[in-house]
Amino acid sequence: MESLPMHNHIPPYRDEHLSIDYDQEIAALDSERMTLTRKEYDLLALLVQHAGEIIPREALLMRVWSYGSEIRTRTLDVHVRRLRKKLGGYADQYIETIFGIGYRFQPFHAPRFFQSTVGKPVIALGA
Amino acid sequence: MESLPMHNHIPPYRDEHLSIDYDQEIAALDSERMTLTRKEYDLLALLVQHAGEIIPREALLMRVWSYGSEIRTRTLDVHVRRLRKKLGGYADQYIETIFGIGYRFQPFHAPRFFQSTVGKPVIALGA
DNA sequence: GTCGGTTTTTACAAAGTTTTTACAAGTTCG
DNA sequence: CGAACTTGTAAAAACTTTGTAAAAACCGAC
Repeated sequence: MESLPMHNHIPPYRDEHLSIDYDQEIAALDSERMTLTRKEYDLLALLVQHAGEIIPREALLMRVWSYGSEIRTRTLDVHVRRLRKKLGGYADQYIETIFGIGYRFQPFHAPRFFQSTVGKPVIALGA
Repeated sequence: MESLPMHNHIPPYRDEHLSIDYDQEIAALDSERMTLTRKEYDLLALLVQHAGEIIPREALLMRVWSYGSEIRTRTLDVHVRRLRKKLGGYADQYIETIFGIGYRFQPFHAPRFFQSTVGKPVIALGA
């Protein structure tokens, strides 16, 4: 009867506190719906879809903002900050800063030994 | 599948305050019949028939006005406003604005989040 | 053609979102 | 330590979308 814009189905994410339904574009933290702006959602979705992987700043700027590598901006940092704020106390658990490279989302109970980037995947996110 | 629909009967909508009989094209608020113009009714009916789903502006303009995506108009906003006015105090409960995307009708006691059930909940973006 | 109601446009106002700015704080490595 | 560089942050600016009132345009019935 009706067809509203459909994306290809990506299985929802869920851990102890956070869940994301990519089809409906809903994120919920401890069963409360998060109200995210578009950019905030896009950023979170990209990070979570690559949970455990480091995503370089450049890749984030490219994918979420369609910025080329020549653009200098702090908007990514600002958005990460706002996302962290909305993730409340779990923020540091979830969104890691990889100094000099980018960010990484970690599922809630991800085993974390020490912060080393050695041997961890740094993904490229081809166009 | 189903039997071939000659007249497709759409089951009436009803919640604590609002009811709509699609066959007779009658809407009632707290048992009082609402006097809606054609466009107002079409808009309300479309929204209510997709209760819980976000309907993008474009889809509304396409379905109710037969406008293509190139047309720039504020008539949708004006109609939403008039609908809200006729929904009285329940307006904000019923018709949500999803910033940058469109509108969503929520049944009166709508569950707020997607949880276990496969319902038809929706986005959180905007607002 | 005129009337009464409906719909659309116009022209801003208001609200929401994103980006920039300017600097503080943190990290790396000599 | 300290210079060079990266990230964090608050606040302002810039930008975008939605809300609203009023006027204009439209339309069918008389």
